Amino acid sequence: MYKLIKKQGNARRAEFQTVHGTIQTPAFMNVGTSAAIKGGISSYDLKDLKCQVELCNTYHLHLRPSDDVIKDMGGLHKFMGWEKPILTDSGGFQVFSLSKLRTIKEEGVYFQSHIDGKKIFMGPEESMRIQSNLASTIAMAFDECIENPAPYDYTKNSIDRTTRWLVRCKKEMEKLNANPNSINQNQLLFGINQGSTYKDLRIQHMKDIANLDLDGYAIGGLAVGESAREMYETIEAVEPYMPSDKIRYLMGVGTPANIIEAVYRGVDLFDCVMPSRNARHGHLFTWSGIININNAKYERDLEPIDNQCDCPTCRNHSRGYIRHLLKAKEMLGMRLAVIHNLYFYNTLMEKIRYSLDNDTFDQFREENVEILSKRI
RNA sequence: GGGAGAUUUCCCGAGCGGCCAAAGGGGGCAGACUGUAAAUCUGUUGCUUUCAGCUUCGAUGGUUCGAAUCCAUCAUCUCCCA
Repeated sequence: MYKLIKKQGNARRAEFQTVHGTIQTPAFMNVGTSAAIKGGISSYDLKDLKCQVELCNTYHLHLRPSDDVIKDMGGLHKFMGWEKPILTDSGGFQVFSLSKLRTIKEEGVYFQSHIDGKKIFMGPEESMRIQSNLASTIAMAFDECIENPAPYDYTKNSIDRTTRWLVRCKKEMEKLNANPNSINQNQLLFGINQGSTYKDLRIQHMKDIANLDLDGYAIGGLAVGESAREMYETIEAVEPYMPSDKIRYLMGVGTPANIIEAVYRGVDLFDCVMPSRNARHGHLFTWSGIININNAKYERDLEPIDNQCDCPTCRNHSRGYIRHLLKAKEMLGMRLAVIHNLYFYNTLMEKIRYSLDNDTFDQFREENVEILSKRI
């Protein structure tokens, strides 16, 4: 349940109540695709990282270890040892990212497993059943994340199919939630808006799905190659058509600047692989800009990654040490780097919330958007 | 003491007369990464005044139009026989 606390312009400060606890928004979801955040981060670490929600993936967990196993293990929360909310992505992104290994049909998508080549079918019903077995807090509708650029006609056909799939998702979810064998009978369902960068299609699709009265609405299919400007314009175009009493989730976004700009345009929820993946590659976020800890200039640097940061990594270790660990491919290097970046992202959201609470968000945005994108 | 083999650019290692500033790894340097097929991928890695020139393949000297590649001597290392 979405409870608006405060607004500044289009930016919204709210709470989202779930059976696994309340999420303070705007919030960033920490991505643990295969029931783990890459880089050796455990659920107990996430508590120190101010993580509110973890995101896992339907397609990946279905392949391994399988949703049956996870259901028998008591659902994802027990499986991972994480009590707070979990959002599962539907597999719709894999329609995009694994495009070479799949065929789209009206009934759903035929994948060839990226692990062993096995043929896998996933349609709206399958995705909902898998997510019900995983027993996440929030299930995402099964959609097609359209590649960019995409022809207009293709996009039009695709969003209409995504709408039909959404209706099937909703129906299946209602069935599953009514089933006493379901671990989480209160599983929430979010719909996903598509339409590439065509504003008319985005709006049309948003209108089509808005009246389905879902638990939340996501904007998908962005940050897939279009410019930041196009992304912002797309959000601005659809935002007026998103139900204002429902949580809004911008999928897969983004850089700290992207997040601030999207909050400014009315988005509540984010997720992105960037803080964890980039951390593993030595690309670290600081309050003064972005550093690449692999650079030779940090070899003998005794300073923490960011002296304005009080994350476990910055409280204990120097740049020179982390650079060494990453260079030596010691797993501790990745772990420390990921801890820092996730803490940074979760702190960024905390600061955004704080600024909204204090009506200083516009100022926060002005002061930070540029600096956080700068490479130093 | 006698015999066989080796010595290549930061490292390992290919090359066996011109297409060699020299394959391929590794390492170094730098870049990319946005609902994670990503512990991945890309570029670069002798010097310079870079549509070219110069200096490199243990050392020196030779053969040749032309040598990392052939010959001689020396140096170092490895193995085998005494």
